[in-house]
Amino acid sequence: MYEILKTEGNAKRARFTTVHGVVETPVFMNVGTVAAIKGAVATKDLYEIGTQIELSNTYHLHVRPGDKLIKELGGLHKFMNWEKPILTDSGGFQVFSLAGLRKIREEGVTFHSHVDGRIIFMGPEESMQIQSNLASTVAMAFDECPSSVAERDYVKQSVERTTRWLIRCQNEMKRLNSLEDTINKNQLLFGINQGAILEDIRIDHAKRISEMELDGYAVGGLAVGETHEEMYNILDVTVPHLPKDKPTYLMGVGTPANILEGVDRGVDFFDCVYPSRNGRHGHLYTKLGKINLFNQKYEKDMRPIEEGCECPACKMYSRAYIRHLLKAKEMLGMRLCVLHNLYFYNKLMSDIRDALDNGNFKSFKNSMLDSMSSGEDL
RNA sequence: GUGGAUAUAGCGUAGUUGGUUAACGCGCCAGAUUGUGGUUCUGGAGAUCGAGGGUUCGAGUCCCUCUAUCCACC
Repeated sequence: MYEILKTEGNAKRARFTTVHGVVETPVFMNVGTVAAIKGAVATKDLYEIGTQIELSNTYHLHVRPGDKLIKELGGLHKFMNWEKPILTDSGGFQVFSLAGLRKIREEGVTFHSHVDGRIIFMGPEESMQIQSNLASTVAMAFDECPSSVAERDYVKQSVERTTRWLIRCQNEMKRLNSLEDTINKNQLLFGINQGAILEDIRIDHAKRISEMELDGYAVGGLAVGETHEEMYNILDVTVPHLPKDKPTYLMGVGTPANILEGVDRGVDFFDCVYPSRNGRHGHLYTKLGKINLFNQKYEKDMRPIEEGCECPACKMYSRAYIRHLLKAKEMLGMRLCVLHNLYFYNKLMSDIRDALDNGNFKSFKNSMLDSMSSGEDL
């Protein structure tokens, strides 16, 4: 169930209730592709840093350890001991990101496994079956993510195929949810809007999938090489054509600034590898901008990563120490950085929700954008 | 002591029969990374080529002396 609690302009403050609990939106989903947040982050840590919902990946878990194994062990929640909601990405993005290892046809996509090279076929039905086996809270539709610089003709036929795939996903999901031995019979399905940066294709597709009764709607295929302005423009023209009474999810985005702009355009779900990947590389987010802890200037810096931050890293350790850990390739260094970044993102979302509750999102957004680009005292 | 080998950036190495600005890996200093292959990529700084002398239009490359290090043998 999705209920809008408050709006400010196009921005929505909402509550999404699932069989695995409530998600307050706008929310950032913490990315754990292979059923783990990279950087030695444990379930206990996730509760401590305010994680509401985690994201995992169909393709990666299918390849290893296998969705049938996970089903046999009771589903993803039990397997990784995480009770709160999980959204699984469909494997569609891997069609794009692992391009070169794949062949796309009407029935689906043939991959070469990046792990052992074996041939894997995945179409809409297979993706739904795998996600049903994983028993995630939300399954994503199996789509194709065409390049933002793809030819118009290609994008058009790709998007049409993605629509046909969505219908097959929905039918298969209904069938799977009615089966006796399905773990999560209430599994939800989100559709995905595509169309590169071509406004009319985006809009037509948004209208088309809005006619289908889906549990949520994602905007995919953005933040893949186009400019920020192009991305914001696509959101401006596309989101208004998606159902307002359903969750909106901007896939794979993004920077704190991208998220503030996304919320302002009506998005409630976000996910991005930035906080965890950048954390592993020592790039840390603060309200005053980003810092690279590998930089020599932090060698003797005994301040926490961010003054006043309540994350496990900032409460205990200095920049100088964490920098040393990173340079020595000690796992604790990565771990602390990832914890800080995820805490920062989760806190950012919580501050956004507070601002929406209080009706001052616009001013909050502007002051955050100013502050983060100031680079003051870093 | 005798014979042999080696000496090029912080470390490890390459460098044609002598020929412009001495190359590479690691490390160091920076930068990228948007539904994650703990990766990868891109820049940058850093060398009076062990020291001194000689041959030559020209020497990291050839010759002499010295120094240091390593190996073998008394």
